[in-house]
Amino acid sequence: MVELRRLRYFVAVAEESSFSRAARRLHMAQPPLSNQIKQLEEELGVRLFERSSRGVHTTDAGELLLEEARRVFALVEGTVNMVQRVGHGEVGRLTLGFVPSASDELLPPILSSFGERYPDVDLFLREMRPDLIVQRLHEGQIDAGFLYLPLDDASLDVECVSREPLVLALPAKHSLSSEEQVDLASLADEPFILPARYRRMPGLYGQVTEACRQAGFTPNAVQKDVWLMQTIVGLVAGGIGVALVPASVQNLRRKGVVYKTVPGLSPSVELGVVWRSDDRGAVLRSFLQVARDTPQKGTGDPSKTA
Amino acid sequence: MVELRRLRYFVAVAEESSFSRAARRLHMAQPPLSNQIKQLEEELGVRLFERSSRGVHTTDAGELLLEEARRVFALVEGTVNMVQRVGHGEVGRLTLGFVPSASDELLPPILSSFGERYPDVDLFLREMRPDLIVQRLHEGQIDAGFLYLPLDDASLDVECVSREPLVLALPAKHSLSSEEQVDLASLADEPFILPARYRRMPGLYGQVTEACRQAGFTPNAVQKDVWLMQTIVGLVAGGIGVALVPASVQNLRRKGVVYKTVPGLSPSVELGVVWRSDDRGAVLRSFLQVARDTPQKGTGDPSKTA
DNA sequence: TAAAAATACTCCATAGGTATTTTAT
DNA sequence: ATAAAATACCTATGGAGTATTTTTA
Repeated sequence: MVELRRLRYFVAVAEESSFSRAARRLHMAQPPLSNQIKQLEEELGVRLFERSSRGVHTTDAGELLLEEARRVFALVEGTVNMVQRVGHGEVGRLTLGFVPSASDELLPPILSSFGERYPDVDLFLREMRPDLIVQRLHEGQIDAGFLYLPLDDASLDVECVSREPLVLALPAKHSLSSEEQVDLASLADEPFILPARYRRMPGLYGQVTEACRQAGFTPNAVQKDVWLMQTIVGLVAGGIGVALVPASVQNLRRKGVVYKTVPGLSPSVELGVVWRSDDRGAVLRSFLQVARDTPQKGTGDPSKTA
Repeated sequence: MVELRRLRYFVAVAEESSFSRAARRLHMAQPPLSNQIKQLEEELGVRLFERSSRGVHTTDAGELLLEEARRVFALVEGTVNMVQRVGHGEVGRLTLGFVPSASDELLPPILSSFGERYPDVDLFLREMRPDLIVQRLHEGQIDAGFLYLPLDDASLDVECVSREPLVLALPAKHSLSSEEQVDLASLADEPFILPARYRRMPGLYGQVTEACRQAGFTPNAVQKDVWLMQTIVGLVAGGIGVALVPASVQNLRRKGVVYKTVPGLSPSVELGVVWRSDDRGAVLRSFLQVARDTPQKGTGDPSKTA
C-alpha cells in the first residue's frame, strides 16, 4: 500500500535531484531515504529515478508521479483544512428556533457577532412557540432555541443569556398611572392580562404568577394565554386590564400605555438558550460560546420608562 | 503528518458505522483500530465520530472527511495506474530515425505490431542518414535508429533485426544478364556503383567492398557515395555500371535491371536498431522487445528475382 | 447484562541511524 | 580522488495483538 510518507520522500528527492540533499531537507540520513525510494519503486514496479554518481534525475514515470503527487498533497492539505474548519464549527449550518420576544433585543447582537466571526455558517431562523421549540429540538429540526426559562427537560441543556425585571404595564388613564412606582400588592384586585402557558414550561406565565403569589395574591385573569407581548400591550392600551411584562417590552412605546417599575420584584425574567445535551456539534458549540460572550445592553433600563 | 493508512481506517469505520465490523473488514483487531482513529482525530484536532455503545456515526467533519478521503484514494489509485503504465512503457512518446531502406520491409511490421500493443505511445518517425542517426541519438533528439551494421560506438547499443544477402544488380542488356547466377570474381573489371560511406560506419559500403575483397578484387568505382538504393538501381538501369545491393531491393522491379544471386556471399547485410546504452526508458525497452519479437518475412527471397 | 468501544500492556515490523562499500567522474 | 548512492547492520518508534475494563442501552 502506497503511503504518503513515501510520496513526500519521493517529491523531495525529485525536487532536489539528489538523495543527499533531499535527506538533509527531510532531516533524516541518506541511506534510509534511499531505502524508502527503493521500496516505493518496488511496490509500484516502476523505476522512478535514473541514478548516477552526480545526482539523480526522474524517469518519465517519475516525472508523472511528481506532478500527480503534488496534486495529491494539495488535495489532502485542502481536505485537512476543510475538515478542521468544519470540526471547529467555522463552516456548516445552524437552525434556530426562538420566541418572538427574543428577536427584540437578545438575538440581534448575538446573530450579528456570530455572523461576523463565522461567515461560512449558514443560519436559519424560525420564529415559534416555546413548546414547539422543545419538540423540534427533540426531532432534530432545530439545533438550538431561545425561550423563557425555566425549562425542565433532562435531555436538554439550558443556559440563561438575558435577565431582566418585570415591569408593570398600565392603561394611561388608570388611577395609578401618575405614581412614581407601584407596589405589586396594590394590584391584587386589578384585572390581569396573562401570557400564554405551556405544558411543563412555566416561562413568563410562571414568573408573573410567582411574583403575584409572593405579593400575597393570585392574579385575577381577565384575559389569558396571550401569545405576543405586542398583543398584551394592545389589550392594556384598550383598558382591558394591567400586565406584568419583561422590561424590554417598554421599547413598544404604545400610546395609552405607561410602564411602572415595581419594587421588590426579586425573580427576574430569564431568556435562555436550549439545545440537546447530546449534541456535540461544533457549529452549535461555537454558537453557544458567542451567545455567552455577547454582552446584552441593559435592557429594561427604568430610565426609559415612559 | 496524516497518512493514507489512517484515512483508509477512517473510511472503513465510517462505512461500517462500527469499529468492530471495520476491524474485521480490515483484518485487524478492534483496539488498534480505535487507537488509530483516536490518533487521526488528535492530529486533525477534530472529533470525527460520535461514539455510543450501539455503534458509531460520523460528525459533520467526519462526513466531509469521508467524501474527501474517497476523492484522495481515487486520485492516488489513478496516479499509481498511470505511473505504472508509463513505467512499463505503455504510454509516452518515441522518436525513431531510420535510413530509407528500413522503411521498405523492416519497419512496417514492427511499427504496426507496436502500435497495436501500445496504442498510447506516440510514434515520431524521421528518415535520415545513418551518421545523423548516431548524432541525433547522442543529442537525445531520437530514441532509437535503424541503420546498416556494423556500428562502432561504445555508448550505443546495437541489435540486428534483419539479415539479408547481397544480390547483384545488372543492366538488362549486360552480357551476364542471361546467366542463372553470377560469380562475384567475374565482376572484377566491371564498373561498380558504390553506396555512400560514413565516418566510423562501414555499413553497406563495408559489406560490398568486403565481399569484393574476399572475391579477390577491389571494386572499380564508376560512381560512389550514392545515398538511395533507388538511385543506385536507376544508375544500373542506365547502364552506368553494376551494383551489389541488399536482396530486398529486388522489390524495386525497375525496367532495365535484372537481379542475380551471387553464390558464396557469406557476409550478409544486416539492418539493426541502435539506442543509447544508458537509456533505460521503458517505452524504448518495450519498442526494442517488439522489434525483436516481430518476425521478418524472408526478405530478398531468391524466388522473387526478376 | 450484553455488546461495543476504550484502556493497558506486550511484541514485533519497519522506519531511521551509523559504518562501510561501491560506483562513476 | 572525490562525491554520491548503495549495502549491511543495528536501534527504536509506533503499529498491531491480547487481556481487561468501561460504558450505555
